[in-house]
Amino acid sequence: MRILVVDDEETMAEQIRQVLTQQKYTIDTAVDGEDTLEKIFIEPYDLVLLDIMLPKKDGFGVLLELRDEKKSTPVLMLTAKGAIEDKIKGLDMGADDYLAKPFSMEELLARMRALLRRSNEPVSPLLEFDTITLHPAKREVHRDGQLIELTPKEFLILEFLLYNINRAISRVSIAEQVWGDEFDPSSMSNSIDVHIKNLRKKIDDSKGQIIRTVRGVGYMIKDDDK
Amino acid sequence: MRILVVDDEETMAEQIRQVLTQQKYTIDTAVDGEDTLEKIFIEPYDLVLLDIMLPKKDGFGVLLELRDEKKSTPVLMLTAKGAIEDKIKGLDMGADDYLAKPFSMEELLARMRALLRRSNEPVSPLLEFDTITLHPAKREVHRDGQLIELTPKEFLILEFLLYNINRAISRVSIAEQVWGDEFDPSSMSNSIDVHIKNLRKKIDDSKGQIIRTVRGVGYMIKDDDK
DNA sequence: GGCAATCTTCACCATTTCTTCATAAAATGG
DNA sequence: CCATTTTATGAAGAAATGGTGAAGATTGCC
Repeated sequence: MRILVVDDEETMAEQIRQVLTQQKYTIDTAVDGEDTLEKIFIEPYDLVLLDIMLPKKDGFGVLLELRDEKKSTPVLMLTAKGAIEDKIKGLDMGADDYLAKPFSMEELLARMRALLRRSNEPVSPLLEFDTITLHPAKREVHRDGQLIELTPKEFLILEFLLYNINRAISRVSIAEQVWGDEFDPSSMSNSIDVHIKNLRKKIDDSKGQIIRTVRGVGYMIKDDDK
Repeated sequence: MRILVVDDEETMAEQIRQVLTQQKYTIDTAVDGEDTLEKIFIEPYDLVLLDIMLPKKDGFGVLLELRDEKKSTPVLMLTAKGAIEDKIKGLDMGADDYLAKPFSMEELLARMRALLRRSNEPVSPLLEFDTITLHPAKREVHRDGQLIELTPKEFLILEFLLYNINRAISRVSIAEQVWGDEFDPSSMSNSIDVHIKNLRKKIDDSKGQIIRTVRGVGYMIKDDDK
């Protein structure tokens, strides 16, 4: 779990960092508002602990911009002010929870857990074609609701083809996508062809061919209706 | 929006009722724990405002039963106690937020809005699968109500897998989550595998395998019914 | 310091998965 | 219809992967 801790008071930031590290969270820190936004846009965090009083751009500013950009990263606001107005402002602006300083580390952890639990939506996209469905997150493929067991390479190839329905995909593309770094164009004889063969054996339903050959290029999954 | 207001102090309940009605919420009230549960099971609410101190069955009891029954209605706890322990207890048991009395109506409204905004996300007080339950706060795992002793690493791995039910989790993800900073991809031979082996020995019940291997990826806890 | 619990490493095995290769089959263009 | 190029296929050996027991390393604690 990646947590971004934003606080310009070094003592506080360091204290939080220690506790969270001990709890096995992965921590990044930011010291002002602009820094915070930059970091969030560069890579995703599972949670942001956001102090309100910050240099450059305060916590509310950060929050506003975040929500304007439709980022839904959970935000737990920290503030020393303690004024009710702050709480309201924070929550209405899209903070997910609020914690007044001073707080106990235990309480911080409890709230973090509550937030992380909540944000953990099992929304997994689904690739479909004909009677075939592929769940990337579950690493599962079904045909007519029936689970089909694929090997890792087969799965990756099918996933790639399904991402590119109606597009002819070259062997080189497949290789780059599936083999990544350890792809060496000089070696690798006809490995892809063999995987395709095996894939077809598993997923091609009796009626028609799902994976088609594009002579001189590679393969493709095509939707005839279009 | 249907709101259930649970408070045995009539003045408070009436005050809340007035404000919420004015805000165009639809209000129901309950005066004790049993009454509350009955009402929730009869028809769904979008939010429950739950006082902790109640006749018949207190707020915690209500909450526990609710979450046991897998009801995910958002709950905003109200409490006069104000002790930090209460806050933690409430949040870890599956309350979504809490508010210490006395509070201003404005603050109540703000928190309600925040909760309603993110509602319809299931909030589980504890992580469950099959006959296994894991309490993040208590650091306890039970199988069939029986306490199972896990080592720290085992606990963290299981917790992570339970947070990600129906998702294939890579070894790298597990390592990042469980080992955090001191995770070094180059070292760490097959430590994860060994922990998984030991975990399985402890939690896998005779019938079936709880932690499954996803070859080429990592591990996953899967719910077959979906 | 020594003990016990926990964690990590290592070696080995069983399997699965991947690649290679030789050959067959199919498509293409004249 | 033939020659050539491209793809399909079966089989076998190579490589990778995961499970496991046990030994050593590390940690925290008395």
